[in-house]
Amino acid sequence: MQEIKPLLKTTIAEALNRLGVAELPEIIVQETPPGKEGDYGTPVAMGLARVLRKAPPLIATEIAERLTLPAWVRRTFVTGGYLNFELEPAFLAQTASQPLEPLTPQPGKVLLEHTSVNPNKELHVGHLRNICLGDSLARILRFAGREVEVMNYIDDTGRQAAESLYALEHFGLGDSEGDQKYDHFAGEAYVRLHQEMQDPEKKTTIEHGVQETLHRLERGELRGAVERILRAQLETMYRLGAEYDALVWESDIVREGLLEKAMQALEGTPYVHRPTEGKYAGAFVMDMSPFIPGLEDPYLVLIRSNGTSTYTAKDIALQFWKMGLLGGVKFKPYDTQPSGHALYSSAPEGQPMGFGAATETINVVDARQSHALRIVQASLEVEGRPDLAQHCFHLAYETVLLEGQQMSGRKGITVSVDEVLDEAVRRARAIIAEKNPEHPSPETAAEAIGVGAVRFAMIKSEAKKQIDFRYEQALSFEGDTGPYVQYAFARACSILRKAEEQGLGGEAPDFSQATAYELELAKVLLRFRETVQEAARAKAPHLLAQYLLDLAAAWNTYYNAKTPEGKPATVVLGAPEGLRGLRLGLVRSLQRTLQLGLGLVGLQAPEVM
RNA sequence: GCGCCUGUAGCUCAGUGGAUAGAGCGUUCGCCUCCGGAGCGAAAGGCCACAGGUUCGAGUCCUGUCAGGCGCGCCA
Repeated sequence: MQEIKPLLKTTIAEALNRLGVAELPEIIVQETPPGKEGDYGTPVAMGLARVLRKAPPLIATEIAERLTLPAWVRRTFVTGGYLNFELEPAFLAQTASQPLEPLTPQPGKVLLEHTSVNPNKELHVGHLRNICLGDSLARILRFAGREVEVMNYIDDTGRQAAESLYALEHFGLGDSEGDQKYDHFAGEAYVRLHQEMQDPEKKTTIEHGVQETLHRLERGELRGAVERILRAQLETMYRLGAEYDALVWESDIVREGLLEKAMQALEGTPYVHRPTEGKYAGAFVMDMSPFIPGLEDPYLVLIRSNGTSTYTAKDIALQFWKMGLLGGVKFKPYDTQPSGHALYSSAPEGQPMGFGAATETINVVDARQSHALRIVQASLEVEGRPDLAQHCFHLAYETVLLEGQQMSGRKGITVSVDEVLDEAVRRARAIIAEKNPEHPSPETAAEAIGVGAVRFAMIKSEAKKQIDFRYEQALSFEGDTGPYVQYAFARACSILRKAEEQGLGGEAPDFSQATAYELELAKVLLRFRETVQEAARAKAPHLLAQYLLDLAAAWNTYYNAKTPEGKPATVVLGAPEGLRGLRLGLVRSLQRTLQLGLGLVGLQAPEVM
């Protein structure tokens, strides 16, 4: 499937040269609006009106006269200031029927971090958006030719992990083997601990225990206990379709001395100090004012006066490692993920591997932490590497409300991802039982559809828009939803299956028989490639999700099209020979494109629903 | 106080400076003797928050105002 717009742009540029236009303007080629004549058009003449001191229609005509048209352009015409192109229908149909060529590999390596959930309780819907966004973006970037390394950061030395582990011990639950998923089990202990901390007397004891647990965590003594929670969380992530290349544990970053090395590196710059008096006496601080203007207080504490490091310091060390300023983390194989792809984990007993040292990083983190990430980015400038800072991207997403309310772990206003997925699959199962009782594998399909609905709901809007998670909306299977796209795919599969049964699979297409109905579908198909590239460039998976809705809608419209007399206009299998071959070819292309596109946003494509 | 983000149909949202601002949900009315009705068609519903500006052209860019969300610790 080649791209038509770039070819037209080149053709127009040549004509402009012949016209004597010295400085070529940006040439925009767009589809003509529905109902308008022609297939593609350009407004380039309007921008040239002032330079050439002529009326736009006249300029458009002069450009048209100097075009060296490819054989597949049937005619050009001027309307308003626009120069429009009408293409040979056979060419459009044929181009849209051809398989997509792979996109060209791009240099450099992207390190994309997402998920990074505290290993202390089950995932809730707030984590959903992060995982779906990050995983979809990774898939899109890879398809667009980027080398991508997906990393999930495990904060195993944080207070949250310590509280859960201490709670399990404190309540004597450490070794219990309930039938409950272990992350939920640990989460309940965590919540119970917080309830008990309401009591000031108990709080002192608990605080003591948590501190002690924190130290044991830092020494790496409780790794097994953390892993048990992590493994349970990974089940949920896998169920969502998310996979990773490497888990990086905070305790390993610290143990490998990356924190010290990062601080030493910064110490060599003029921007870090150890004040001996004043507010920051005894602390290790960094002056951010040259890099972030308008700060009230330019100083940022990296090491507290009591010797402990701040979160920012650890984040800076991690970022330095990601961009190759620090080495030394070792890895070992950790898991085989559902797709068969190996997952590695940092580990003291591991081997040096090629992770890290990326030319570009993407951190999928909610927008509330924009300031913190800005500081991490600026620390690269402090270190004298503005070139690296420039390739440090924060994919910021707004928070997820739950039925209009701000979520809160402590107040119990939250819903777990497992719970949401179970409910979605339950609903999908019920609909399959109702609509397709003969379904050959209802369980597999229900899983694909239920999970797909949730995942699609998480990525169909722009990341910077706050979204409200509502059951009725996120678990809907009608309208602008994942199952709508999946349904369009299943429908195409159904036709292709029947074609094979009837021995029509090899019928040759006669592209000259293409009708206006085919052309509408073909033009949407031809947008796929540029859409993926734009989604990758803008790091915006929602662009692809929106396109898939467009493509599915175009296909459904085509499928239901009727002649003015009300007769079916676009029957595939019952069409005359040649036209049938053409239609089968288009349906095959549509089916492939939907499958590919669904895969890029992390949805399965069930052949039967 | 300073900074970032958002404001488009009753609701939820699309909309690389270009042609008549589009979907879904909801409402009303139609469409399976056509390959899957989780679908399709039609109707109704818009001072694109407001005011200036830039431009041949602004929902889109700039400035200001208003409204909402979030951030600005030797917390994690």
